[in-house]
Amino acid sequence: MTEATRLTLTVGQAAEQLGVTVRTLHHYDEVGLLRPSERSPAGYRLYTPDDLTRLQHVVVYRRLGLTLEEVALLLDHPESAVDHLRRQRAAVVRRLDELHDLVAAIDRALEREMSNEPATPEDMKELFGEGFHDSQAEAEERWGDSDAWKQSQQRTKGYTKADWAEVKAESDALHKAFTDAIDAGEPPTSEAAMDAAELHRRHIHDRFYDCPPELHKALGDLYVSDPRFTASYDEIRPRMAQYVHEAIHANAARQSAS
Amino acid sequence: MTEATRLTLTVGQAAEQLGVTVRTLHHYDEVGLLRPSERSPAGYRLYTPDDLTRLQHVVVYRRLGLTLEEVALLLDHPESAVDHLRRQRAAVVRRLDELHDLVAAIDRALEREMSNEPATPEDMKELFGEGFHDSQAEAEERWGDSDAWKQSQQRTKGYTKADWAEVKAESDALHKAFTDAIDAGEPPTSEAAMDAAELHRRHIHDRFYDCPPELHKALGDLYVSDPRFTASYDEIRPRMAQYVHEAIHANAARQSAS
DNA sequence: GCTTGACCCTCACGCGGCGTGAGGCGACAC
DNA sequence: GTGTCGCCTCACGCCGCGTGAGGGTCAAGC
Repeated sequence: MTEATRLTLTVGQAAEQLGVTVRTLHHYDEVGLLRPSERSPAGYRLYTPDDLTRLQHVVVYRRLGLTLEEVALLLDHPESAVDHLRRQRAAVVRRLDELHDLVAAIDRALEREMSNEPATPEDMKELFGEGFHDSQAEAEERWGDSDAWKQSQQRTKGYTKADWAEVKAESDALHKAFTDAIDAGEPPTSEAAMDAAELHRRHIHDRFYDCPPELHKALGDLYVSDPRFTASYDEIRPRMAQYVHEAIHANAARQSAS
Repeated sequence: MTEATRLTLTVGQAAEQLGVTVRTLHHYDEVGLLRPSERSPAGYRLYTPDDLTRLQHVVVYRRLGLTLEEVALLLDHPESAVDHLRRQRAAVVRRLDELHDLVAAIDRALEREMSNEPATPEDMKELFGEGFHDSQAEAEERWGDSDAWKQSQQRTKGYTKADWAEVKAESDALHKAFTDAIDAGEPPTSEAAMDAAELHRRHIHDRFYDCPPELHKALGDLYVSDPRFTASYDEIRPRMAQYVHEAIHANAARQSAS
């Protein structure tokens, strides 16, 4: 036996050294990611120091979240390593953001559960934010048999172009009321924000359907739960949907308190 | 069409509403997590509003990272929701921490790659601190910039086959010195064992790098701390690594005492 | 030399959470 | 009647291994 031969390790030893299981090494051998360069006469896998070095790289890249295929690519084309790492970094950061949101969502879910309010679909959507298409159908599902929906359909049916222009003017005005409050650094619970919310409620009430504070709150919920509404508000100012949502709730609380 | 009919959705509709695939709904049906309460005469799945509500919950909990089994538990025992959510929160936060470390690790890897130093095992270990007992790398880390390492590299580079044959012969001889001592029942502190250790030291010293007793002791430590060396010695005689280790220390003590 | 026990080997199935066809009905528009 | 959908039920595939089953190998101790 030469010096080099004496330095080879069996699967179990190699596995222990790098903190993986024997099965994992078998698997890497199977898929060709890391085949030991030697075998004993009895067929035992023998890992040379070079094999171990490669294994080390494999383990590291795996920890970085790469798939085995990606690891193989990297090890066989080391020149593309930077690219890969960059992409991987971006992916991990995205995942981080997702998890942040997740924690926030779980916190909200916890609050709700603890206050014993059974989770309603709206609440769920609040958690959820994304992936809710077709809020129209949802609205119809929720309010399809309500007066509000029918009223709105009834009324707007008869609107003229001039009417719609007025509606748009009002809408713009109340958006401005909100953005002014936002730009002034006012919190959504401020007078200014609540006043804007009240304008909003009356706008709905006058133009579309009877909108008591309770219904208004449900509408506000929709602004954060339905991406279409969220997007349209957030196009005006970042996070404006959330702001409007909170202002509406604050306003509703103020109304009921008075 | 009756009211009820109008309110039920087919798989495709239900899937679209909640942003999942038809296959997913089939799967939930298969595993019993969410079976539609109705079927059309033709066998079509029909999802009622209640089904949709349940589905909504499922989707939300899935986004929170729960397994389907956990989701089922939660939906069927809502009282344990808080517990589940707490545990889930903890898990997510742990994962968050891991990802933070990961990003840091990737950044370091990137720096290294960009400065064109190919990632070495030592760097890898720096990234991952834990579970890395590769003593080869350790040796290099410890002695990588030392004269010993460079010397060894320098000298062995120029060795011919004949030289290596000599090295092997010497190596075999000193192994024999050790095994003779072992087989004779001599303790590692015996003269015979210490002489073998001294032979070993001179072998290293003459063939690889200047090896004073202090360095020799460090090498001896490696023989018990590094499974690869341990294994290679223990292949010759059981517990020989430990034996050699102790003999080396005894010899070093003898040298300094004299 | 024989057993014991710790390794090693090769199959080969299992898991979670679906994706992705294949092959065949049902519903509705033209 | 004839498309073109969408629906149905199998049923296999994927990743990264875990987890046996059934059997060889190897050094230690009797």
